[in-house]
Amino acid sequence: MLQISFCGKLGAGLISPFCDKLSLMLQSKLFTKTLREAPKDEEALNAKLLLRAGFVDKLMAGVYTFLPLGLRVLNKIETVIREEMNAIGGQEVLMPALQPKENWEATGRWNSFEALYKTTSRFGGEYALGPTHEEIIVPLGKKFIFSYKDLPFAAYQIQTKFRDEKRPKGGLLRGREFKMKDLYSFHTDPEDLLKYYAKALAAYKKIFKRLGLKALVVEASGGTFSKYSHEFQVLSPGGEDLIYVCSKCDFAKNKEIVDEAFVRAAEAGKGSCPNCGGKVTAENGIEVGNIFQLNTKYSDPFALKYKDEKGEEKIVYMGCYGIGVSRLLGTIAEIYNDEKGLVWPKPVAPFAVHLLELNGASAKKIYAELTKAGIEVLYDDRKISAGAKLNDSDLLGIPYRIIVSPKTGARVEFKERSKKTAKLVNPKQLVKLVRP
RNA sequence: CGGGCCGUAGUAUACCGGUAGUACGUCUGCUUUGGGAGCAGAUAGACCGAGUUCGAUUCUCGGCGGCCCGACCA
Repeated sequence: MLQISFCGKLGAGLISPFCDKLSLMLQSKLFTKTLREAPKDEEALNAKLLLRAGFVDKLMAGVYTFLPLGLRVLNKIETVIREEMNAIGGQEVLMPALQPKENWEATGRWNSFEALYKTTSRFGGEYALGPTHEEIIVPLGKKFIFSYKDLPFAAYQIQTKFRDEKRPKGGLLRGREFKMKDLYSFHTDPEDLLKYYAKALAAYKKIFKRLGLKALVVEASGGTFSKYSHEFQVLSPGGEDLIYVCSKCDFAKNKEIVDEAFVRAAEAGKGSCPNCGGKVTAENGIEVGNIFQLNTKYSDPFALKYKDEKGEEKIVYMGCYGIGVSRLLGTIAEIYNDEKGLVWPKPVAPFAVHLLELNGASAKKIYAELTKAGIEVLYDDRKISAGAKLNDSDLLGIPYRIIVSPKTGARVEFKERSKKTAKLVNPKQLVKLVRP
């Protein structure tokens, strides 16, 4: 096990129990291990990096354990998502992953949802493992929605989903078990839904921007949902979707919904944008979010209705809004890296500072100082060679690195892509420098 | 789900129808320490099953598992 003492605030703002007293700070060893080489059967860049750096462990195809480092990043991603969902009135709930067959029969998806995991109780009951939660939230809504006075509202959760994918691939990008944020909104009419949909779309843009990602808003097919749907695509060679992107304006369209003539023109290098005439090229994209105007698709089968001002019974209009949380972890790893390892953007980095003591020096004082100031520090106090520590640190990709050696004192490095700037600082300046 | 490639210590690999070897890791000890240190010792491995064979990790078949391409992706 990689023996690194650590201490820091967890993503949700909780203090790690190891940090309550300074005397206990050095007691905990980080539960992970770095690998010099990536396992040979990994092809996806995000999987190679996250496995090598010890952020995740693979249990089986498409199913991963999040080790402390990976979980910290995941928690930070979730914090950003929660803040933005709360800001548009989303109320957090947690629905069951184990779901009765009846709910899925009501919408016809017990048989039509191919990737639905089905399981049987030893007493004969049949259940689904939730791949999405329309079948749960709509009946739930029936218990609370009676009048126009109860509308609109929106509820979301961040939860582990299960989909029996034919072929998991791309490391964390397509798994059989994954973490997802799903928000559901409820409205009296299509106009109100549309208004909220626009709000949610804006919130999504904010989320991806805060996570350091450039996400394109792409018109999407919506599959079996309504045609009113948008995807959020992050361009990356590791993505499995093909997106036609205009070089001039913000036009972007998924290959799934463009016609053949368009594809041929684009492939011949003669694609032109229907909006501005700019050149259109095909790019690989990772779908990190997808929003839908469901309208009455799910309120109909469950008869989710309300009484309007005149006492007339009306059907509820709905929207649903998904973000692949664990997929985002993979996406960020896929994009933010250099030849030596990961390079986390500050808002999602597992720690703010990687503190290394070299050549028998002690960084205990600096560690205590930073920790007291509330800065998240990963402290490498292993008694090993300098090169091994530096290489591990390059691989982990924590934004700031503080190196303490007997000769040079404390030196701060800031890792940004492949650029590195380093300076010597007075230990007392550290807190100021590192603090966001 | 169709097609392809592949399963040897924790990781990466070698050889072989007849005692499975190397590197890194890990553990012990000593010496080291600004870019994956040295010495000494130790630890740890043939996916499962059947068949062929005197003998199978090696060959054959089946299963299971992994990766890639395609299809699918609510």
